[in-house]
Amino acid sequence: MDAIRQVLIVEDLPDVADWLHLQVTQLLAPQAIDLAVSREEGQEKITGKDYDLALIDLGLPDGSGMDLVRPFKEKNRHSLCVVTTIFDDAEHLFGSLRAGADGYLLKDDVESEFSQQLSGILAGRPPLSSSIARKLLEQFHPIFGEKEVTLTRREKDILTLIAKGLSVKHTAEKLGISHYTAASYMKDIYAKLQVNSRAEATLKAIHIGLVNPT
Amino acid sequence: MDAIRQVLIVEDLPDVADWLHLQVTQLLAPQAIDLAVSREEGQEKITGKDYDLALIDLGLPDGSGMDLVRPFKEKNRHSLCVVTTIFDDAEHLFGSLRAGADGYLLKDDVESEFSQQLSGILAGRPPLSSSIARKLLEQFHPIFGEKEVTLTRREKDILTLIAKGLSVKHTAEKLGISHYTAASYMKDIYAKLQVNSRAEATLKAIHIGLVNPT
DNA sequence: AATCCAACCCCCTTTTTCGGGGGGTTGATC
DNA sequence: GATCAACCCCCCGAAAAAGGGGGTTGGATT
Repeated sequence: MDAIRQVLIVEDLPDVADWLHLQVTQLLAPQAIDLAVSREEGQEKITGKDYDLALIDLGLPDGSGMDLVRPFKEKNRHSLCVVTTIFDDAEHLFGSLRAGADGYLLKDDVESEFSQQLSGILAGRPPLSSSIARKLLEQFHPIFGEKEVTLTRREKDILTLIAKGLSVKHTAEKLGISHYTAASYMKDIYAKLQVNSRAEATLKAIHIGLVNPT
Repeated sequence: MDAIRQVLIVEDLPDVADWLHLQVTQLLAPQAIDLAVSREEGQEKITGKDYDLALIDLGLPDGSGMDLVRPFKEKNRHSLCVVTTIFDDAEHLFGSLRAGADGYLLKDDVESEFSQQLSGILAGRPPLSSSIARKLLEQFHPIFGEKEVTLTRREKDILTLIAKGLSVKHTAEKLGISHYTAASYMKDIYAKLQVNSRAEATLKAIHIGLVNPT
């Protein structure tokens, strides 16, 4: 990671802003720290100047800081955009990540934890609060109650292609089998996965890890 | 996090096993550490005894340690299963996570990094190497090249339900509109998303964040 | 030897979807 | 008061999917 020179903090509460300012100064020693106290001011600062790091609060008086993440990353692809918030729920987290956030820190972490994560930036470590990292991992974990579905090699082949959007006919052609056969496999797959639409089958395929939604 | 009492290390290379043993002893001070040098021995140990923590190598002589993750977690739901490997690729990572891994450490990290992550377990922090955490985040990041697709509120409503597996008719009923209308929206959605199957539309819906593949 | 399973193939009917058309109403912005 | 986006409704025909049915073969297990 390059040195952090220009930092933007978007935070409406003065006390918290001060505290963040202090943390950043102590841990990252940047050349300058700008402060924005609203979504709109944040947008202006982002447009007007390039930053190496942004700390963005989500609960702003005139909207969500989430809306700033994408513009920031679009303008400064290789800078870091870290969400600093008290929202510990999946919606805010994954919304921010989908917008392009490079880190997610909870402001009600103990200070040592927060500091450690923030300073880890210099070593190229994405800043993530413990509970956030756990949520991230959980996203991939299997549901253990579920009886494991075992598809045969061929069934997986078919489902993989179907989930990617191919028709049964094209799938059959690609695998060099009759479309009757492919359709037959689809029946088995539907039965095994307990679904009755391509959409559901696709969800399952992703869940099993046959295709990635990228 | 409770104290770590019983630890299992699955690692075929004696040198590495020794090193891991040392790390665990120093950082977590457990009551006992068991060692398995193969997939099969790992399976036996898992079956025979309960552990609070498992460190599992992936590249074992008689198979992949990945196959041990799920059995371990199934037996000991609240213990931690950490993959320790040199494989820094998405396939091994996400495969392990889908199996239920609670952490993923690269053995070729610098020792201080490895130690820090390992000891973080006591504080309830999931052990993740930097590059692994980045991969995790990247999984959710948008593709910035892509022109942002803007679906209308109604289009999102329809797509959300369709992606969950509902038919057009059911979707229409649920939203209290004619099935003609719903079908009409679907056409617009297909055009906007540049897809031509439910499967693809579902992938996009996940990508956009309308539904989660859980 | 019997049985199981995966993998493969074929046929049929009904329903749904896909991709074209054609309309129309609101409500905000200009 | 025109224009636009969002919303809503209708119809058609070709294609595909859903969900039944019926099989053969070869390898592994028992």
